[in-house]
Amino acid sequence: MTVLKDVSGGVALWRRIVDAIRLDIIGGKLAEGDRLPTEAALAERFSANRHTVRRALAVLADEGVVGAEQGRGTFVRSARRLSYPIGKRTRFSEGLAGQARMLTTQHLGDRLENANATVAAALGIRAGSKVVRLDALSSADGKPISRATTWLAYRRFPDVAQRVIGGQRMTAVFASYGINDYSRASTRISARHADVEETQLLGLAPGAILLVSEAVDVDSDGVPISYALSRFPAERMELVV
Amino acid sequence: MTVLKDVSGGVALWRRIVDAIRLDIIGGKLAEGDRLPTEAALAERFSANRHTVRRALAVLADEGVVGAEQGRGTFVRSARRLSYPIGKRTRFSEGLAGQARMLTTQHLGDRLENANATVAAALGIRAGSKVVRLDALSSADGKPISRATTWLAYRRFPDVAQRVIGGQRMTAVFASYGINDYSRASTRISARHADVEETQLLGLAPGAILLVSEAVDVDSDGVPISYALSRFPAERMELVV
DNA sequence: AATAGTTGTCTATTACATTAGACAAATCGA
DNA sequence: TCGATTTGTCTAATGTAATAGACAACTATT
Repeated sequence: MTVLKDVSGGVALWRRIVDAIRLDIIGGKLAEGDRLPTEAALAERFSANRHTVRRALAVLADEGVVGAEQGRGTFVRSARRLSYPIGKRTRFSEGLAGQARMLTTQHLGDRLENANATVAAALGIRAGSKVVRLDALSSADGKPISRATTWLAYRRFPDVAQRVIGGQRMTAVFASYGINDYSRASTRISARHADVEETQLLGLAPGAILLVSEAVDVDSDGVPISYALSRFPAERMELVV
Repeated sequence: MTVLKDVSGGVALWRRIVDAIRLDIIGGKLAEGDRLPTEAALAERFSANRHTVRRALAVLADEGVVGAEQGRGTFVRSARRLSYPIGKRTRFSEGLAGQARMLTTQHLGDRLENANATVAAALGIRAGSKVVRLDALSSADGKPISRATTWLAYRRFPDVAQRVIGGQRMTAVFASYGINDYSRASTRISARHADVEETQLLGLAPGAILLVSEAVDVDSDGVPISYALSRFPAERMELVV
């Protein structure tokens, strides 16, 4: 069991306690139904005041991760984190099938943009070329699990936005352009704090950590067809290569 | 350009400004040598006071990311983040070759443990079996870039600790056990805040974000040979699949 | 029924984060 | 050289984080 404290670094102690306890739960040190150490014991472990621990527990209770029962103790309610597989043939919905009952993807908007240097390099086109940008939010069992922005070359996929709004999966949309197979060329993974927009859309506590993946898909000739920037809440998701 | 603010979520505003500006720099919106917006402009962008922005800039200056010059402005000093490739044939030192002048790995310690459920499952052995645990810290050009813990079955690699202390790379150590080829079976990636020990070892500001990778390597027969838990500072590293 | 152990609530105090304003010091161009 | 722009420093006020202690409410065991 790790001990925190020392200096804050701009992250409040109650917040670090939240992260530490959630890590114990997700990491399997505490199983569903287990009783947590008493507030007094946790306060000692984290060299914090009992009130500070209570604030952390209140956050976890709010998230549904733990539940307190007066006189008895505080118990682990739900311990699961989804795994998102990444590989040559990554398909969003297939990968999560079986891990959640209901998977939904909500179209947030689309627009025509001029490719910036990053997007242009990923898609192998000139900077400034027209690209279609799609914004989407995916949820599993009602809880948001990813906020994705996808760019595609306008020249090749001029009306991709309409087809996506039609409710089709990307696999089907690509097929409608005659692309019956595609694969993952590269995935870059980083991590950072969520900003306010992401916090709201993903239903996170401000200051939550995101796993950020930048993925390029290519058709069977190796030509890039899409560049996707996906943001996953680190507390609900992990990526498996 | 993203705007932050709203509620804190336990992460101080100056800290979120640090993360946001660093992201702009690493993400290429600001190149090395570029002048940042003035403190007044940044204060407006983040809906913060100039003093709060100054605190954030002081942290970035301390990290060597930016430098302020009275009367002139604040400039980007160093913008690079290392990329760590992950794939079937992941080799630590090869992957980073060319990105840093000097790569060192420091052995922090080793001990005999009884495998817990996680380690046992990864190595395909019984929980409670004896395993050798190795702790190491890797640095590029003097800056720590990963803190790794590796477990190997004691039965198969009884004196692996001595051989590692001898200064050999894992590739050579495995070869000394007759394993001339091995590959990566799976990699799980998550993210969280650093705890105090990690903060100190990796030379990070408290509250820094870590990319956590759990990797299982297998020999040519597909038998697991090692389970490695590596922690990378998200501000200095990204993972590329 | 009594008691020990646990969570729930209240008040008070101290340290840190943030805002606010004013002015000094350095740089650059007109 | 002047004036506008920018970073550096100081003082002060306010709100949130964290500590501290006391006691109520509830649970389980003896």
